[in-house]
Amino acid sequence: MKNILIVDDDSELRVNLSEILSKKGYHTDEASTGIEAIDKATAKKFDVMLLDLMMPKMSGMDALAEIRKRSPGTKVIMLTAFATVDNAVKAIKKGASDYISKPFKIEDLDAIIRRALEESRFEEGIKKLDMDFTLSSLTNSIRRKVIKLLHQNRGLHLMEITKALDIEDHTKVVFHLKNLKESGIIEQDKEKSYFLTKEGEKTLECMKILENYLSR
Amino acid sequence: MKNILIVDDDSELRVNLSEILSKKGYHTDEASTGIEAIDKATAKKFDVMLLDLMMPKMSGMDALAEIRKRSPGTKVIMLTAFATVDNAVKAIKKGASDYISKPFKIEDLDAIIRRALEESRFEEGIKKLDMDFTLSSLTNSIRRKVIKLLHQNRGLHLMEITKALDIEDHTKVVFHLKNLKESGIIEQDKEKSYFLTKEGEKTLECMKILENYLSR
DNA sequence: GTGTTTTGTGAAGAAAAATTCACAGATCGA
DNA sequence: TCGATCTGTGAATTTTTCTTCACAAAACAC
Repeated sequence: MKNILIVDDDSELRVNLSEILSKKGYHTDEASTGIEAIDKATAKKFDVMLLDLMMPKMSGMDALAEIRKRSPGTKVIMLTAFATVDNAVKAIKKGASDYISKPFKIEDLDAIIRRALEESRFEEGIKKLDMDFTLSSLTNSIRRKVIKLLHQNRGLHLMEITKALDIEDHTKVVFHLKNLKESGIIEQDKEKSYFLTKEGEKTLECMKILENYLSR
Repeated sequence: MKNILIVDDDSELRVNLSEILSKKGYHTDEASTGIEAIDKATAKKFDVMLLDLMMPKMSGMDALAEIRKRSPGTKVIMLTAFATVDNAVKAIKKGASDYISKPFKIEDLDAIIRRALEESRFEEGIKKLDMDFTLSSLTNSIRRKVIKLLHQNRGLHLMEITKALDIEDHTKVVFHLKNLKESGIIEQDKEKSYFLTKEGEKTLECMKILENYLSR
């Protein structure tokens, strides 16, 4: 069950929200100040925190900064009675997941919570298998070159690839082609010429993104 | 001199803005559509892009996504005639640096541009990463987990990491930590606790990009 | 101090990845 | 048909990567 911490100085709102979210299947806790929120979040792992922007003593914005530092895994959704673009921009840049103005429809809030949970699920890294496969294709520089080559000229024969890469032993190329074939990155037509699959194009795209990112 | 690309379908605004910013000491270019912006940004490196949200054909939001992918170094500031909290949240989450509504005072825009440049100056300090190095760090799933872990909680000790990853033999973890240290992805302070370097954060960013891409 | 936990080293071995080589069927051009 | 080239297999070997283990200094707990 997912843990949600509700942080607001308005106790009525806290209790109401708590009840509604419990019915929706979440486990909820409450805090009435920024300090209390920080303490509770430090002591226990929350998946999501609903954080009021306007609170006496410590503002929600300051609390947000501290919480992002101490509990980076917790997704923070900001609540506010007076939504402004400026504050929204600031909050998101400080690491909030979303920003919703009070009063809100409970369905809207629920949708936002779901989205935040989706993000954290994503960050946990469920897509490990694909990742391993793709990365192990990309780690080898010969394979990277093959992928690029086949993207540039679709449908090359073994010896054409071998010569293009300036490799003496063609069986070395065969080894990597086999590897790429097994990963579903390339295929062969009946004329024995190799070409990228859809997956292959996607892998190439990954490579480009990485190169782009790394070359800065 | 810093390069700024002004993207808006309103040519009057482009010309005005271009003139004002030139006087302020920036070098400016113009684009009237999202497609043109993407092309220009791909061809030449811009430090900052001013991107209108509402444009015919490709929306600024879609252009933003594409530009973040292709030119991750360029800071994007969104302009819009109708500022809404929702759009601001969306834009910032997609990687925009800021969000300003038209009409704006030129001093405000200048302040925002300066802030964006400040951000990129900070990011410039990061060393370029080598593809082979980065990929070989990422291929191993233990190392990937360590990177994620150290991103979430900055400054962990050996045994904390070992327990968090649920590994019996701590020397196995030592092996991978050493590897990461040699690649410049993590460092250790005098209290022996490990944390990500700037390059490490960047590597994590790569990982996220890949995951993001692969999970679609 | 004395035992315990933490943080590591370095060597040995296992496992995985990559290379090299001997060989062979298929195909192509004459 | 005959030699040459292309395409590939499978086994042996090397190289790289990862794991395991024995051991030890340093910090910490009592």
